[in-house]
Amino acid sequence: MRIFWEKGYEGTSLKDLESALSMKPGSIYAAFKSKENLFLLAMERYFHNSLNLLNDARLTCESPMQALNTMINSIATGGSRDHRSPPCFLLKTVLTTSPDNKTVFSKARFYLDAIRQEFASLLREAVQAGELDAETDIEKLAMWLQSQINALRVEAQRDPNEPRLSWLAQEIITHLGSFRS
Amino acid sequence: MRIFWEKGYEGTSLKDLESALSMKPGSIYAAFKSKENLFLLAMERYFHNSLNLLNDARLTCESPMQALNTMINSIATGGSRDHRSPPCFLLKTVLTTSPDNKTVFSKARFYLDAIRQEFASLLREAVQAGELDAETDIEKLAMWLQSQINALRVEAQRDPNEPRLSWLAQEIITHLGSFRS
DNA sequence: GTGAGATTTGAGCGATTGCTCAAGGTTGCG
DNA sequence: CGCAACCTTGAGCAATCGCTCAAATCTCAC
Repeated sequence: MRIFWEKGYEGTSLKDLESALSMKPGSIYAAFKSKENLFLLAMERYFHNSLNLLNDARLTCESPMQALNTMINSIATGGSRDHRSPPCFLLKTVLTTSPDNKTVFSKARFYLDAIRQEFASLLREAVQAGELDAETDIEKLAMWLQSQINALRVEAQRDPNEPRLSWLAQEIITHLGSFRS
Repeated sequence: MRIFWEKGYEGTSLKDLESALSMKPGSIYAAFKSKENLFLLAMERYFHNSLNLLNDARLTCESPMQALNTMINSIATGGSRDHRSPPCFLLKTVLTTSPDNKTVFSKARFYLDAIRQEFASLLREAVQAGELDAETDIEKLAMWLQSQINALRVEAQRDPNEPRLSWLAQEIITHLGSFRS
């Protein structure tokens, strides 16, 4: 997953996978039937990881909006210590792979949609908790939120300057707060 | 440029370039010395096109902020008629090409920085015209603006749903307006 | 220890990659 | 027209691509 995430589908060669998996080509094709299929599995794993991260944040924090705040801030501050992850694997896939590889392309879009739905239900919870205006257009706000998070992660890769990123994150949170009832 | 823009560096083969340029490999290598060099030229052309678009908008509109508004809205409404362009070539390049291809990678970053500087000077002009608060942190706002525009263009590729995109564009413009003096 | 079944191995497949260069075409000047 | 200077051509190079498969190796019940 990591290799595909960093280098993309076409940028990753079988040699890369061999050394990353410590497997010879034969074993790779016995375990996963093709490079494409392995890529699809990597996306699936990434997808579930993302959902887990979101759920963990929700369970750790007291309110849905607080969960979002800490999530957004953790992107800005680098998340996992010194090793900063590339931007969203699914986003990179949608942007990178030519749409004539329909299997990969549409699966990436599907997962992105699913994550957006997860954001939506978190926002709905926030409405119920009175943290957001009851008349908020959840669908639109979820889309907005997802695109903002993606933009932040992209910016974090372009220039991992902590204060700037934190300011950006704060802008997102503040703007999100402006929908508060 | 178009081919590289759509399919990325590694996703574009010499065959693609041959048919796009209507040139045989020999001529391609006589005119541009390598695939990498041709890619760099494509990026340079894209960069200058972008600057021209920005300057044209500025000259057509009455004020700097109006120029920004029309630019942002034109991204949402599809810009050039029916054919929607992929997201920013430079952004895609930074996200796609592995950083071990340092020439390509750093040149893409350089151009992105240069465009951000162009945004910054447009914003400075807006301050002088009294359209923005004199105490605005131009550098930060330029970064914010660029990341917002990129996010909008990415979203436009993910789902080219006009009303949604226009709403997104309006959010950007409104938020930009909140910096008004 | 032995043999059957499962797994791993890596040489090497045909195809494609980015790229080269001798050969042939074109152009413009006298 | 002849000749020199340029440009285009495309077969084909070495390297790499994703991938296969017979043979070697491992695993484990008896």
